[in-house]
Amino acid sequence: MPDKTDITATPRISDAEWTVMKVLWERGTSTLGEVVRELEGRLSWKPRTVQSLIRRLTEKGALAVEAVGREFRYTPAVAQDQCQHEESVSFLDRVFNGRLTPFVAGLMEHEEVTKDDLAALREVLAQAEHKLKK
Amino acid sequence: MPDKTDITATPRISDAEWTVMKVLWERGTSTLGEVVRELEGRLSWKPRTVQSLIRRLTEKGALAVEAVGREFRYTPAVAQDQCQHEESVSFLDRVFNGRLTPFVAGLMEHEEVTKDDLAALREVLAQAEHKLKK
DNA sequence: CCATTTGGATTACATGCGTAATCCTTGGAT
DNA sequence: ATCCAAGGATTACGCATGTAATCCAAATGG
Repeated sequence: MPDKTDITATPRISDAEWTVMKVLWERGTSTLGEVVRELEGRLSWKPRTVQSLIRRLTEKGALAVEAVGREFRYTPAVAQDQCQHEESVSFLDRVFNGRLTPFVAGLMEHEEVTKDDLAALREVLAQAEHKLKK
Repeated sequence: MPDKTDITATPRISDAEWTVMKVLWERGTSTLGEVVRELEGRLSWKPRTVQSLIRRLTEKGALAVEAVGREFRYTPAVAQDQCQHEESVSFLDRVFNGRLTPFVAGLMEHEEVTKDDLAALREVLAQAEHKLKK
């Protein structure tokens, strides 16, 4: 029987690496140059910096590599929502002892939430309640 | 005029340091020994490890020190909810491009939320809506 | 054909972090 | 009076991270 604790394990992704992964998840697959051009303007990273991050992500198994001509194409090897979920749980544990409500309440108190957010949240809540009741 | 961007700046607190800060926030103020005894059982940190973390937190201004006899008492010098808020914003930016709703939705999908959570969230939502309308 | 650009491979390098160990002093237990 | 434990000060040490630079080969523009 496979180890339950490992089923969902994704590699640990650092701050800077998240920036790169988000580009790749959005584009599906990219070469180094594509990522560099996508990021320039937004960030002032040198191309070698992006390359380093991509290399580390490849080493830790977050990206798959495929040679295309003399270049490589990089493709996410881990699902975005899974990585997000693991980060979410670890963040909530670390900062809020795993409690979601104080987190949301804190954001609201600091006026970080718009009317639209509230509507969307209400919708999400309703669906969750529906699912629980079922 | 003070720099607006600095008004709310709190020191960056690492994973392990959060564990210590949470003890201090809860107890209000403590000596090294008190923190060590509070943590033993839960963690297998050596006393010197706790001391290192406390020292670093003091150096970065997260704790205030006061000599009491030949010992020190350590007291949080930053507010918990402020640190939590900064972590929250930086987490949301990094992982969810600042969007709260996908974060909450993700947790719900993974069944991470209980009935009680839902009720509490609903309450928080209602209050936020009330405040916005005002 | 030659210079420039691009990308891979290798190397760098300061900081921060997790996790202590050592050394020394002093107050308390025996 | 002595010895131990607790706590401060200093030091350690490997790994991760942010941020590249160097070196080299191939493709591309002129």
